[in-house]
Amino acid sequence: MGKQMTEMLKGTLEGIVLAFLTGNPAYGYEITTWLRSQGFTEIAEGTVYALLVRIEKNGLVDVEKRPSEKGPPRKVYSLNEAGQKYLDEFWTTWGFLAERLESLREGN
Amino acid sequence: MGKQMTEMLKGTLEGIVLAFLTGNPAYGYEITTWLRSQGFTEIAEGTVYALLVRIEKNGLVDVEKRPSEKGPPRKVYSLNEAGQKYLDEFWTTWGFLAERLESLREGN
DNA sequence: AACTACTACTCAGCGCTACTATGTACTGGT
DNA sequence: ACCAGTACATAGTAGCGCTGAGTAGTAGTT
Repeated sequence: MGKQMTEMLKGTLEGIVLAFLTGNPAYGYEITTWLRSQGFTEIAEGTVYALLVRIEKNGLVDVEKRPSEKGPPRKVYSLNEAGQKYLDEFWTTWGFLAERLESLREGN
Repeated sequence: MGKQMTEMLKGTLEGIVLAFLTGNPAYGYEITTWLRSQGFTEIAEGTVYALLVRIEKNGLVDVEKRPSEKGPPRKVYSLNEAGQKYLDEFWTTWGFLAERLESLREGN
């Protein structure tokens, strides 16, 4: 992964995953696959699982274990109320930053 | 500073400063003041100086020492060719990420 | 039965960046 | 003398994504 992208994902990857989870419960492997399909081809599996552990620990998601047809049981994550609130704050922060950067890109 | 903003600035603050430096040589204190005026009110002085040390070490800027009317001498940073190229890559990376996030915000 | 591939999750250790907290030093006003 | 403003520096900390490796279950092939 490019170094710039790695650094830029800090803080944003979490928001991306939470946004994906909105009204769309999913499990780790599924999320990784989806990220890759979105162009984040080099995101490491370990990164996603670590992120999921973190947001669970922070109480942003609810978890349910479900058997899988092929492979070990899945841990299905769904956004809860705290997660939704946190995601709202994420969009506010992102909005501010994106606005500043766009105005910079167009030469103030 | 909000935790989300702190994390999101990783990778982007560098780009913000380099963009500011485009055709506009500046010194640390000046950059800090400008950042605050742009709404980044809580960015620590130490953060900016550390960043400047880093981009100098990475050869992205040229430095010139100039006496100040009020206070210690200033270190004036200007973007060099390597810095311009690095900034171009930054905008590419940012563009990709911003596009993904905007499409997520509008519900895919 | 042994193999390969895909599915699915876990974890220790590392590198990088921003923050905290503090210190140094020069100028000018009271 | 004292304080505010200007200007730069740095050691230590926290947090996040990456690396690299491992564990396990299912299914198809040989």
